[in-house]
Amino acid sequence: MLRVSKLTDYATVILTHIAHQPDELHAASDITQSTGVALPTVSKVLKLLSKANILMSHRGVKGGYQLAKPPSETNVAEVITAIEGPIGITECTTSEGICEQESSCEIKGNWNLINRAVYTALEAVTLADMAAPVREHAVNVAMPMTKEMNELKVET
Amino acid sequence: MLRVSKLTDYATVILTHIAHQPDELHAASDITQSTGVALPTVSKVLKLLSKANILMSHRGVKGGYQLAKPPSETNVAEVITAIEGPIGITECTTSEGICEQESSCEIKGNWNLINRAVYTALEAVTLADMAAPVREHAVNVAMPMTKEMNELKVET
DNA sequence: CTATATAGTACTAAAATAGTCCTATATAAG
DNA sequence: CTTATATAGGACTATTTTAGTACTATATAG
Repeated sequence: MLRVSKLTDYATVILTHIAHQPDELHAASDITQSTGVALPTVSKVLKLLSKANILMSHRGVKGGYQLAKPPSETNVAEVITAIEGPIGITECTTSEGICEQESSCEIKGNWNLINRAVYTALEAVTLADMAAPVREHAVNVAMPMTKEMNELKVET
Repeated sequence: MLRVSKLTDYATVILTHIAHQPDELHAASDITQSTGVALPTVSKVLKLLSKANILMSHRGVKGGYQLAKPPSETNVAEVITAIEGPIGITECTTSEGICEQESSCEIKGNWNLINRAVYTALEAVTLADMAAPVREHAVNVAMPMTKEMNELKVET
């Protein structure tokens, strides 16, 4: 497993759709039609994204949603966080004090490193990459990853 | 979120414990005492790991479990897979035909790349790394990651 | 033969996720 | 100023997944 929730998956589909016309306003009903995701679900996702400042909303007649920032400035890690809350591979990564063994845990530090590596991979992919065909962003994934990982080496 | 299950977390704790004495047999009851994880849970985890050939089991009096391979030859991705099944960030990564939009999905390829990047990060960390203090394996995470990511670039 | 330990399987309980619905509020247009 | 339309926010329900338990079968050291 190690899976992103369905809502997050929808979120990326919806955001990718919006990213194709970043300057237009997209109403929830329009997005339902273009993406095939049920309206109440679309609506829920849009609200969450808007709350996280990934989308801007406009109320009233002819209202709708648009990107709050250029596609290249929103990454997948942000989207996941907006829908699911803080990314943490293990429980103790996001919330301390839950695990009884925490104080004596020998491997916590190692999980933190793994978590960081995963986060970096997700952070490296932006909406612009998602909207573009596959081959484009393989490079983008590779480059920042390498740099980040080397910082990790120094850090510890 | 994007979280590994508690059972997987227990699995790493248990495996790390066993990895410290790779040549001894460890009974489920011993492991309960050393790790603080409840016996039925320990038992369940051990069975799953043994089924996945990460552990070897010996039945009967003085039976127990030991590592099937040297600590450096079992990685975190294998452990996750043993407990939770195939790693896939999105549903369509592990099982095809579930998503109705699959044929027209524009971003499937991008999710596959992200998934691969995450998998590589997990694959790079072995039990030997988990058993060692933190600073050791930061290097191990960094190195194979870089190489793998560059292969991705070529591949697409 | 017997005590002990794993193997396998089925079941129950709890928690997280997904999805729905309803009411309030903002705004463009007549 | 009124109305139709669209988002905001929250509460609620159903479903699915995960965690944990229990029981029976099988292997083995002494």
